[in-house]
Amino acid sequence: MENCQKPLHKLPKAERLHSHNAIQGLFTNGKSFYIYPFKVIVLERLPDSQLPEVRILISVSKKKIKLAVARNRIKRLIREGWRKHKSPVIQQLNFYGTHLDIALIFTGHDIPDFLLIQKKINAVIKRLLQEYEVAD
RNA sequence: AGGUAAAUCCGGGUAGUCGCUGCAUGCAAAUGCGGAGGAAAGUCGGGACAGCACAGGGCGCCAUACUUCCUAACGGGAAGGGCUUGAAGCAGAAAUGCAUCAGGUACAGCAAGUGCCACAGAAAACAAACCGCCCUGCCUCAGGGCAGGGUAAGGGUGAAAACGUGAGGUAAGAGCUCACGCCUUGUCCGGGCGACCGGGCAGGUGGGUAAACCUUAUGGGCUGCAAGGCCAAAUAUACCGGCAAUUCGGUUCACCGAUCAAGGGCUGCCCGUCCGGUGCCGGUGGGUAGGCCGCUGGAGGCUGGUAGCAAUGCCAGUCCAAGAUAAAUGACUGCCGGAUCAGAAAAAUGAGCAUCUUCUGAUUGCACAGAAUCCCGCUUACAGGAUUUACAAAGCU
RNA sequence: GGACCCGUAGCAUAAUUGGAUAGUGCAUCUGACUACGGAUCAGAAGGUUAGGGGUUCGAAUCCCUUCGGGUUCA
Repeated sequence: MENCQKPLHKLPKAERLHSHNAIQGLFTNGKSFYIYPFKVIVLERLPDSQLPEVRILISVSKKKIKLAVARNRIKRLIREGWRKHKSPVIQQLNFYGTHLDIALIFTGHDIPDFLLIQKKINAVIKRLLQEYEVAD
């Protein structure tokens, strides 16, 4: 546990979803569920040694949040929350041998507290773990 | 002390842990250094830069519009001029003028032409007579009426009524004449680089509107970093080469030649109709996903000197200060600072409250806001703080 | 990031080249009709013409500026 603790809290660019095609594929083929204030879209992929176990896309709508400063802050908070709490998902995916693309779409109307974000991201992660236990 | 307004500047700091991003070093792991703003915003002007177009000229279209200067350029800035609003003052019978202070000003030309000026009003611009005023003629006992003419002083209308005030003049009136004054055209003299100012002479076509068409002057080619350039997977396609297949011809019967879109069958021809026009490999071309360049050292910052009223220029020294791309510059915690609230103490005062200073406690991450090719400006948003200038004046009971 | 367009009652849509009370339909409210409701009839209310400033005697219209919404360009 202690050995793998350190690298798990990083979030390099490879673990962020930024390819236009991959995003299109995620939105057209992915399954979605909703835990306020997140809409979550998930797509299973075949394992590929070039790509990481899970890729994350964080989105905050310009329609919901007008100010660029507020959007940036929300995205940073969500990213921070995911970075801190993502390790169980990766462990499980390694165990079952599948990979995932995930989109976290924020649908609230104002800047949330960091504690709330952490709580909700944990809820999302719990749901993900359940889904993929059942699936296998 | 403090208040209000304007201008300029700042607009949280620090330590730790965990991250993101660029560069450097390193085989790697990693380490070191750098990492949002005054508006990064709006995209309103102007450039740099890039591509396309381009003999030269005219028309058209768009923009700008007091002067001089600054600037790479601008619809920006500085200084100045005119006009205008308000205040109190002086001169004058009044119109109006003078100087002062505080603002505002898209401020070329309606005296080049055209258009428009609703409703009201007689009339909204080569004039014009509704009421009124005056003259003449006729009718009538009279009051008065009718007809012709003169008249823009008065009434009324309107945002605006043919320059204003006073006097003369006249039947009544009128810039009809005169005095003073405003506006304006031409010209001369003086001052100023100039806008313009002061004065003289001769005039007058004397309503507004050009953010109405327009005229004059000046400027402008168009499009924008998603510009533009380079590399380039997969798939499809065009061309070239090879092989195979197809079709046709020749014959020594398994070979040769031709053919890659001609064509072939029903039929000899036309019409009609049917069939066929391929597959694999390699290369080339444009070119998609994706990547790289453009991409940050520049009309650059800071300090000092110097010219100028100033905007700003010049000189010297010194520094290098983000470069992301589904888009980095963050999260958490502690301490300091700030803000708000509560309490206490002290000072000024005759006393209390408010204010201010200090201390204690609580609350609050704490103004507006996030680079996207880069600059200059404008506009808009902004908690709080600092400095300077100007103003009023020592709060309430 | 660049370029461009639009904004009128709750909704939709007019207002000729600036001209006076900003019109119309649906919806809303009140009354009549009806046992009640609908439909119908009569009447009323509802507008900072997106906000602010300017030009003009006069602005929904012209000009500047701010805000909101939308379109488009690889």
